[in-house]
Amino acid sequence: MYIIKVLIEHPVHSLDTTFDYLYHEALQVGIRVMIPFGYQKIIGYVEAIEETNLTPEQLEKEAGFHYQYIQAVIDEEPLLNQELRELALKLAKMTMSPRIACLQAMLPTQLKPSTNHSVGIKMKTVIHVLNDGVPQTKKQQECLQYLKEHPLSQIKDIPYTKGVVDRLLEQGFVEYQKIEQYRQPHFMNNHQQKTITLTIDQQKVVDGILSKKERVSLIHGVTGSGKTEVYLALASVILKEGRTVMMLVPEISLTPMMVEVFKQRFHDQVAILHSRLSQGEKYDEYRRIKRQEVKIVVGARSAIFAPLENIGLIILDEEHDASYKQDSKPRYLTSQIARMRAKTHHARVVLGSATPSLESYSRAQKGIYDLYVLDKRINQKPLPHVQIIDMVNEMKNHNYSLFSYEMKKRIQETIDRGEQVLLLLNKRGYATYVRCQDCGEVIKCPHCDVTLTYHKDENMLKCHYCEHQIPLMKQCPHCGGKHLKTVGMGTQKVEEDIQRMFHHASVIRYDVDTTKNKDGHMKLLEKFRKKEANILLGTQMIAKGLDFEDVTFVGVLNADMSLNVPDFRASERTFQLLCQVSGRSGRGKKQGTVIIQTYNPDHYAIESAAKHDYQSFYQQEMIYRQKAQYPPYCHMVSIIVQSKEELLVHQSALDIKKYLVSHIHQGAVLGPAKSVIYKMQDIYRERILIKFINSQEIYQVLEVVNDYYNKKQKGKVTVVCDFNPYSQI
DNA sequence: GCTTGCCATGTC
DNA sequence: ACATGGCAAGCT
Repeated sequence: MYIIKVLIEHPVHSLDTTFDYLYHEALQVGIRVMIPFGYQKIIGYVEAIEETNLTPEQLEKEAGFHYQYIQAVIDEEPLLNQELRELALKLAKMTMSPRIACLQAMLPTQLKPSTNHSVGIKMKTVIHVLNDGVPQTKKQQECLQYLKEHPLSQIKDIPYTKGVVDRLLEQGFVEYQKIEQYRQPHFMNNHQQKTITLTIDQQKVVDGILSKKERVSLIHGVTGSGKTEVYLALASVILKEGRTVMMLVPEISLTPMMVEVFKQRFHDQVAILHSRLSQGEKYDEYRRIKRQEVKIVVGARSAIFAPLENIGLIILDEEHDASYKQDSKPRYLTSQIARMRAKTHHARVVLGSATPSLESYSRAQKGIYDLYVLDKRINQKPLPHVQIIDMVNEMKNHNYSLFSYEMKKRIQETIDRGEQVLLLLNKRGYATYVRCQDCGEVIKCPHCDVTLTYHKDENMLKCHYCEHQIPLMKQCPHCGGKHLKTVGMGTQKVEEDIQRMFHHASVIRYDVDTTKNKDGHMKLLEKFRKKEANILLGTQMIAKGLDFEDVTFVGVLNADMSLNVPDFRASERTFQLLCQVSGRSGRGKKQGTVIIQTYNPDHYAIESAAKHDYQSFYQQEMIYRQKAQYPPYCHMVSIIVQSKEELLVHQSALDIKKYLVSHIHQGAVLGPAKSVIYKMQDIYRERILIKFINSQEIYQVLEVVNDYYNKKQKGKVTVVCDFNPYSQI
């Protein structure tokens, strides 16, 4: 007899222990099993096994609980090899997440130990009618009649209450029966050379990286300097050595080029993993990797866990991008995982960016990483000329519109030349909301601490943080006044304004709303590429990866929006965004220009971006980071205290702060402060921030807090620890 | 008798 | 996480 130690599929701290089941033969660690768990039948993950000579009765006496048996074995082979299993455990410790959450994060949906999607076996409890007698009450008779007409109904589907059914059970008219439900997944698949010659600069980078082993290299290359060719060249060499390559990108749907390029170069040796694949496709790609049928994996964040063997190279393109941080459990930073995997595989890591994160660049400065620079565009074109427009001046000249005079002029000129325009509306805080002219009340979401956004096409008010939506009311819900006014400027409104303001303008709006349906991105971009429109108006989404020959003018309508955010990375984000979007101008044969509108024309993030001067930005930002003690001068962890009960959140946050202050002897403990969005989906949140140097002490202390709130005193208050936080939610 | 809603409990 | 069982309050 074997005792199988199983992790339960539910990713909560209170269940982050193994549960013991019995099985007649030994099972392999790392396979999934079906198990009874209380009133549920769920999937578990085998973490360990022990052989025993004792009988079940003896075991139960010793343990003090009743053992259940494993009902079915799902996998023949372990899902994850030893490297990834060990990595999962480390990840759980690092991010303070339940182990099962880490395993789930590593696997494609189909293979996740969770009943929702995997094998598709579901148990349901149904009611079975036993005999034909007549119950005492009328309700009971009706209920029995219903059950006869609807055999094997589930309890929740019966239009009679528990009380009635219970009486019938007591009297022996019916009994419970458990049956299984099955479901089937679906599959799909489809697939389809070019030699590259490198410039001298590119070749130098390739040679440099290959001359050293097991190093982390940072390539600082301006937009259009040809980082992709360097990646391809490196990948070919590594493949020739008989090793494999991992190519990570921020978001595949926004950077389809990288996928195409790798497919063209390496054909069916490439597996693609990204969020827009169907579950079946993802599963298929995963199996190809696992069977070692591919040598290269191209994918977003979670592809870092791909079961590649013998990895020789891990590349993170656009390494500064915030999407490399996962903002749900386990809250990991991809570059950190990349370094860990590279270490076990003795592989190289290559980070590439036009605007490296301060963390990476400072490491390169210190010599922890090797730095390589590509400062010329391959088409020999200079970077576009960037002009800053001071919007305060515009106001002094009585121009209160969103467009400065210069911006208007340039847009019209560009259209008239038959070329195309890209307009960036930094949307954050720029949505259209509704205010009562009589009492000043702003219409807010009843579940979240944010204003509702007005969507004109549907005449609805929608919350962007939960599902809540209501039709626009006629009267103010606060004072009953009838003078409600929409305020602010969303992409929808700007789109209308543009159509009116410019001659021969045709606009494509590119934001979350217009691209959410399947292939929305592609369709709109294709339209723009075919020049069916001459202005592409969008949010941050347009800053990435777009490559249109005829775009010669890029306008940033409000550069400040991302600057005025209470986040220490605000300047860095703004700089990156402006550099990125500027790089979209003049990618073809014609010279491009850029206009940035701002209320802070002297801010170094904006000035440096306009001059394409990373060094200058880096120097000034590092001074700020040092003064204010932010990364890379320290580490940070954000502790989010949350509950449906407002008072409890505050009291617990104070308690935690007190505990932290008395147990931590370094850095600083800040807060608690209300979260930027204090209430979200009826849950209140407060944040405590710790800045620290030595992580060992921090982990020890936080584990106590985590255990107390998430394991022992379960329920009312939960605590989330977010190391290297990238968002202020 | 029956319904409805809320909360505490245990899961090998 | 989730189903369950118990309990109180209100309705018929």
